[in-house]
Amino acid sequence: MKSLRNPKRRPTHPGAVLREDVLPGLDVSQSKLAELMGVSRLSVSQLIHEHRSLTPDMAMRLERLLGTSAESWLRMQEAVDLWEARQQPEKFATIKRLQPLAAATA
Amino acid sequence: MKSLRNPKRRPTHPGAVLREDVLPGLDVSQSKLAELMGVSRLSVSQLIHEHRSLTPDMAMRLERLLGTSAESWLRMQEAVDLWEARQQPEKFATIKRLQPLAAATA
DNA sequence: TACGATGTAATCCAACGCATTACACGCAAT
DNA sequence: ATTGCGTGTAATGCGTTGGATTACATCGTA
Repeated sequence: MKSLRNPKRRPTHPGAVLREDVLPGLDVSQSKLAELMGVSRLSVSQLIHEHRSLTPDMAMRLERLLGTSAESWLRMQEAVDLWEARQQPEKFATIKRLQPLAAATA
Repeated sequence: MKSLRNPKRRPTHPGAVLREDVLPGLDVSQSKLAELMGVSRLSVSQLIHEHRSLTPDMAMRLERLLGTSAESWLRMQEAVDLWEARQQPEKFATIKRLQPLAAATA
C-alpha cells in the first residue's frame, strides 16, 4: 500500500482546501468573502487558484472569519513550500553531511 | 502553573536554535558554516542574530548539512511569524466570525 | 603585529504579496 | 436581448524582504 503521506505527490495547497472544502459550505461569493476578509477580490481569487502562497496575514484573516486555526492554514503552505524546494535536489546536492562534534566521551 | 506553550512569550526563533544549540556542537566557524551551506557569510550571521527569517531554502540546506528535518526548522519560523501577526490584533479586529451554512438538517 | 572570525552598514537585484484598474466571459433574472 | 453579478486574468505600481557583494571596524590569538 501507499504511505499515507506519499512523498511523491504535491501536498494540498491551502487554496485548494479553501476552494473545495470551505467555500462550498459557505453562503458567500468570492467577492463577498474577500470583503469579509478585508482583502481584495484578486487576493482571494489568486489564492484559491493556487497562484500565490497563503501568508501569515491571510492565515490570521481566515482564522478570524472561519474560526479555523491560523496554524493549520500555514502548515499547509509550509508543506507545499518544502515540497517545491525538494523538487530541485540539484540546488542542494553539493551540501555534504557534517559530522557533529563528538560529545565528551565520558 | 504556566502552560507549556505560553502564548504570551515570543516563540524561539530558528536562528536562536542554530546559535545556541547547534553551532556550539559543531567544530566550524560561522564563515565555514556559510561556505558549507553554500550561502554568504552574511546570510548566516543575519539568521543567527534573528535579523531575517529562516526560508524554505535555508531549511533545506540545514537539513542536508545537519540531517535535521527541514520541516522542524520551518515550523519554528512559522511559529514566530504567527506570533508576530497576533501582536497586531487591530489589523484583524474588524473581521467578524462567519457562520457556516447549516448542513442539510436530515 | 598580522590574521582570522565576526558584527554590521550600504548597495543592488530579484521575487513576491497586495491593491487597483480594466477587460472578457458566462449565466441568470428581467 | 439586455442588464448585472460573479469570476478569471492581465497589467501596473508599490513596498517588503531575502540574498550576494563589498567594505569597514572590532576583537582575540598566534
